[in-house]
Amino acid sequence: MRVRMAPSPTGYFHLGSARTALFNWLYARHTGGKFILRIEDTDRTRYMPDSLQDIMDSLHWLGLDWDEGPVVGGPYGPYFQSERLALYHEWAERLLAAGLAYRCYCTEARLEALREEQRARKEPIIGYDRHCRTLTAVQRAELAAAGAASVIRFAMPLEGETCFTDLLRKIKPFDNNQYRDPILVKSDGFPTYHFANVIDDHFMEITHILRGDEWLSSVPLHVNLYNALGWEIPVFAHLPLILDPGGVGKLSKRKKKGEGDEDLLTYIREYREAGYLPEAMFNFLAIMGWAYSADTDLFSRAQAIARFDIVDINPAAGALPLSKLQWMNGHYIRSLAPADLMERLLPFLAKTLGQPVEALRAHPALPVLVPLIQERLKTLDEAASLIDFAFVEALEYDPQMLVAKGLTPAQSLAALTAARTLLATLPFTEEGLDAPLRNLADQFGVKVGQLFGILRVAITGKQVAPPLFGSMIALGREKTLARCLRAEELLRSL
RNA sequence: GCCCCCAUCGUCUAGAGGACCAGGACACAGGCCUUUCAAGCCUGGUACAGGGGUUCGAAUCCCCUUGGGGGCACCA
Repeated sequence: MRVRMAPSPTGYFHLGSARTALFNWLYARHTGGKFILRIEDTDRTRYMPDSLQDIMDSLHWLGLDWDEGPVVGGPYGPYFQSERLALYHEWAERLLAAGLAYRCYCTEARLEALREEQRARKEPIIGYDRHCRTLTAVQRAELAAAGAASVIRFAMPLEGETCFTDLLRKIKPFDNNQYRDPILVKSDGFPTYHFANVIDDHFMEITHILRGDEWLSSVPLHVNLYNALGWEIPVFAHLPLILDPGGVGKLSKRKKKGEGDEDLLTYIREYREAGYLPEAMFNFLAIMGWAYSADTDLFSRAQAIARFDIVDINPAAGALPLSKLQWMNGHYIRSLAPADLMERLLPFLAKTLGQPVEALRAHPALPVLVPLIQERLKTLDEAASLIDFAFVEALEYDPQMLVAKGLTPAQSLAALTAARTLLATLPFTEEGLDAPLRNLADQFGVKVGQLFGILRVAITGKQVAPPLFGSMIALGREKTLARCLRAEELLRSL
């Protein structure tokens, strides 16, 4: 089995592309076949220099390694279409010679005007009128002699229908007259997708084409091309599109707002930057349109490889289940070894806290804090806001937060002072702090929650924070006492 | 507008004629636990789009309707 992922370097690697790549990769790994990466860089007007690197980085990040393609090479190269122009021209000439293709001299302006006219007249079929298909030899010679720019078009059959099969769907025959002669080679000499794709898939001996559903309606063109070229037709499987979270519209078509008020992330790099784990993304991508089993959503790469099969893919387009990704990412974060999590957190913390990675890695508070926030994280970028209190000199917070619910400022102050006095003598360990502080609350006639709440604000400046004792231990006795003192001042000023 | 694809809880899905008064997960609601927030555990509600067939029997097959999606470029 030979499958391929054929992105065009016109933008960053998209979530939907990643899912397509994943299914291709899974199929190759499941069958022991080859996964090929081919770069379809035939549109020099939309070319984006960064995007090749982004595509490769994203695939690497997801763990989708390719057996042939950029960097690794392979026996069917080159793997950039821009380096295969001679091959396309050779076959275009053959089609021309066989009368299966023809040169078209129509200008883009004429084509545009034609479509506009057709739309105005509400014609059912919009597209090229095959004006140049019937040019006489003399006319052609004149046009060529005048140096008129031309494209090469494929001469689609004028009647009849084209049948093909798809592994996931029941396809009705398509009427050939529904199609207008497509361009094979553009006037700049570059091939169009349809042409380059067919040629490359053939010469790279691709056996299965797994690609997005948006290609389904162009299959008849491809089939006719394969036939004209006399080549064997590969197996098709058109993957369901991922719709935006609301379930309306193709995800790639628009950048919409997500469930909350946040921007909907559409590129793999954005998910990486937002603190999603590659393990979680891999798993998440796989459950959109495919299921490991009837009662499991969580599975490893190896498990997915073992079970994956094209025919099990659900053909129905579906909305992007973002809340499931959140949950799944949290799950994978929780399953990490704390040291591993800390290492992954470092770049995120460095960025937000404005400190060098090395300094953070050596910081004694981090190994204490990381296990405490591990089960509280949905994404890695949330960590900083949970533990920043341990990395800043002074806390900023509303003094009113120091007044415990049900207590007066004076009562809160008294409790805090007593706690601070006690803290000065206690060993800074979980066991050392726990019982004495609870007893103190009892002695004072305040609820444990009230006392701990006051301390939490004094220590972290927040009402929601990691567990109190761990936070104090991470801070250290000296800073803990200083912050209590500062909080007492604030309470007195109320 | 024309052509094509698709259709199970709010969402992602399991289901390939009887094992389904439809299973799992997320989300949601309630409860437990609890120093906040989480996590964890328990409980709960909600779905076969509608209508016709075929069949002893249909979520599963066929048709129509409706709904959603995609395509109709010198973009891929």
